[in-house]
Amino acid sequence: MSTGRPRATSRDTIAEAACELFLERGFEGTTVADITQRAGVSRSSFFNYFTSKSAILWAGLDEAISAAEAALRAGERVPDVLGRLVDELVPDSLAVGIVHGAAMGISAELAEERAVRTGRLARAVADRHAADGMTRLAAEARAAGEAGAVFAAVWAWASSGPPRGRLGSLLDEALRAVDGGAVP
Amino acid sequence: MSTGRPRATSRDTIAEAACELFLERGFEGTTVADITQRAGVSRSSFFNYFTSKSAILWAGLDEAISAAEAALRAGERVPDVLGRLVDELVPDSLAVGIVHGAAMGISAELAEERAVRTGRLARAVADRHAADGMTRLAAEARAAGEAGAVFAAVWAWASSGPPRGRLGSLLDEALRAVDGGAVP
DNA sequence: CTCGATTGTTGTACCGCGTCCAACAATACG
DNA sequence: CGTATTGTTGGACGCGGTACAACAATCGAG
Repeated sequence: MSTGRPRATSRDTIAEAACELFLERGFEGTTVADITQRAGVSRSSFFNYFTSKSAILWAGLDEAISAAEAALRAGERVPDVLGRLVDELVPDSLAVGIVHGAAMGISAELAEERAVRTGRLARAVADRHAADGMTRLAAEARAAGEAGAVFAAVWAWASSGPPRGRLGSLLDEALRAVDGGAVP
Repeated sequence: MSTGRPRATSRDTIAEAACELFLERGFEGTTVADITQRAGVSRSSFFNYFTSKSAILWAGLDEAISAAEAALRAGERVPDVLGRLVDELVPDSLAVGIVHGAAMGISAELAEERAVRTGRLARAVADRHAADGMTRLAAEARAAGEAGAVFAAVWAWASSGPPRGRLGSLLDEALRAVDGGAVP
């Protein structure tokens, strides 16, 4: 199982150095070279641990989304998948980014990345709805609301200082808001 | 009003050359240098006409979204703004991209850009809802659904070959789907 | 201990997007 | 005529990301 040269660093080491720098100089103001220099590794090595600079913040959530995509493709029901998504979520570095977003000067950058993830999740949900017989139009519209509810809940959760409530109940509230527009 | 050197090219000239190349080699397979070469201008000039390569496709929609943002900030009601957004929309190059998305090999690229725009619109809508007294959580969730409905309608409209129906009625249908999930 | 096989690390070269800037060209106006 | 204004161009640069070949450190087999 363990042959070959042992790793000289770790994702956490790099992520830690990166988050420090993000708080000091902002996200855009920090280059990959800066990160690797502080972490004490070469720039090449960085890409052995993260596929991109933004992946430092989003790796955890991206994994959870991938799992949700797979579950949806496998035919699981939408509410169940979304519930599990937020339950299994470990926001790690991302929570730091959300909370200090303004300080890190990445509110805009963060909003954009959030939108991309919302879109990814929405697409998977929409495919599920469509497979269940919904119109493509209706499926995409509803999916956008449901995916948006997930991220609204995650953001609200991260933004509220500890002790934080259950993420699951925030999600329920958000999902009710999507439906309940006509019935306030 | 008109002093100084006259323009030697136009946005349309560049956009036309670009769309040709997108169809030939795909979006990612086309570099800015390729575009300017075919259009007969320098690479520097490109950025006097478009802020980025993707702006070629999205300029029209981005303008419409900016107008919607302003209207929302000015206090206009959400349904009115969304209705006007799709009414005033001239999809121009974007429609080409949507229709030939697969051929251009930009389905993924297109989905991502779409998500970013959906997020931008959703944010503006959410701010409006929040200003109207909604919880931040509820405002973001509902806004995501409404913004998603807009884009679902635009995509459905572009994807359906001519003669296309009214975009406005597609939007209404999509918005009903957001609400009506519980009442099919 | 030595020899591969395997895995991690590093430097370097490269590409494309986007920014910046200084030089130059073409028009209108006084 | 100059002169101000606006457009065009080329070049240099920084950054993110990819590709790859060279090198280092470990393990197991003989």
